[in-house]
Amino acid sequence: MPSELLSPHELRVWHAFRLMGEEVLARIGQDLTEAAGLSGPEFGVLSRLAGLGQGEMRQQALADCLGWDKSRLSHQLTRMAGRGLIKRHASDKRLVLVQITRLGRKTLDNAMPVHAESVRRNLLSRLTAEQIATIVRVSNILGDDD
Amino acid sequence: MPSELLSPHELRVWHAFRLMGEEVLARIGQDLTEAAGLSGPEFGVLSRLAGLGQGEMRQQALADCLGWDKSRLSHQLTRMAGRGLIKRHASDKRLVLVQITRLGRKTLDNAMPVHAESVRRNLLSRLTAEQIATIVRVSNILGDDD
DNA sequence: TGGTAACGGTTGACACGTCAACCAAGATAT
DNA sequence: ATATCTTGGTTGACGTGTCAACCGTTACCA
Repeated sequence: MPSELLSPHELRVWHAFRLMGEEVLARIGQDLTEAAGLSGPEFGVLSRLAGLGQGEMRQQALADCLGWDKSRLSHQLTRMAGRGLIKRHASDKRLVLVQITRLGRKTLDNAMPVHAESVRRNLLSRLTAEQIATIVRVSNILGDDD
Repeated sequence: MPSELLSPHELRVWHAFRLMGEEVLARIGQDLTEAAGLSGPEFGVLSRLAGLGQGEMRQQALADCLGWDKSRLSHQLTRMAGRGLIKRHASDKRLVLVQITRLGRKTLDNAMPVHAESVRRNLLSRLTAEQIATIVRVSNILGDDD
C-alpha cells in the first residue's frame, strides 16, 4: 500500500500533468488574443454558436455543449454582449436566444485559422501519432465520473 | 500540407486535451476545499513554503519555484494573509519575507493526505505505468519554449 | 557623482469561474 | 384550484489571473 503522502515520483507526475495543460492553454490563448482579439472562452462560445446553431441558439443548449453551467455562461455572455460579439433576445417569455452578431462572425472568421495554426504548433505537431492516441485515451479515462 | 482549419480528428484531440486537464484539476481542487478548506493555489503556496523554505521564504524565490509572476503571487498572498494562513514581514528595507503561520501549517498538514489521496484517485491509479510515462514525456515536450 | 537601469514588490482595472440566492414561468400533484 | 417542483435564466459576492503602471531601493556606468 502507498504511503500517506505522495512520493517524489508521484509528485513529478502530478506537476508534469498540471503544467502540461496550463502552458499549452496559455500559449494558444495568447496567440488568439494577439492575432484576433479573442480570448479562449470567447472563441469557444462563438465557434459553438456558429457551428451547431447557425448563429442562433438557446442559452441552455449552448451551455450544455460547452459543458458550462448556466451561471458561467450568463456572465460570459453579458461580457460578450458588452463587446458586441453576441446579442440576446427573448423569443417566448422565458427562454433566451443567443445570436452571433456581424462583428462576432467577422472576428470568429478571423480567429479560426489563427486558432488552428496555434493548436498545431503548440500541440499536434510536437507529438507523435502514438502520443496523441495516448492523450485521447487518457482523456477518456480521466473524464469518466467513476 | 494541412488545410487551414482543424479537421474533425484534430478537433477531437484538442477537446480531449483541454478537458483532461480541466476536469482532473477541478476534482482535486474540490476534494481539497471540501476536506481541508484549502483551494488549489493556496495549497501550492503553503506546500512550497513549508517544503523548500522551512516556513519562511523571500517572495521572489517563492514566485520562482511556483512559476508565477510577482503580481499574481502578491495578490494571492494578500488574500491568504487575510485568511491568516501566512504572514508578511519586511526584513531588510526592500525585500519581504513570507512566513507560514501556525494556522497555515495546521491547515496544510491536514490537507496533504487529502491531496495525495485525491491525486491518486483522480489521476495516478487510473493510468497504466506506460500511460504515465507518456504523460511525463509529453509534458516535457510541450513545456519546451521552442 | 549623478543618471539610469534593474530588482522587488504593490496596486488597480478588468476578465474569468464558482457558489448560492433569487425570480418568473410552466408542469405536477393533491 | 392551490401548493409545490422544475426549468431557464440573472445577479452579487468573492477567489483567481493578467496586464500595465507605479514606487523605493540598490547596482552600475558614464
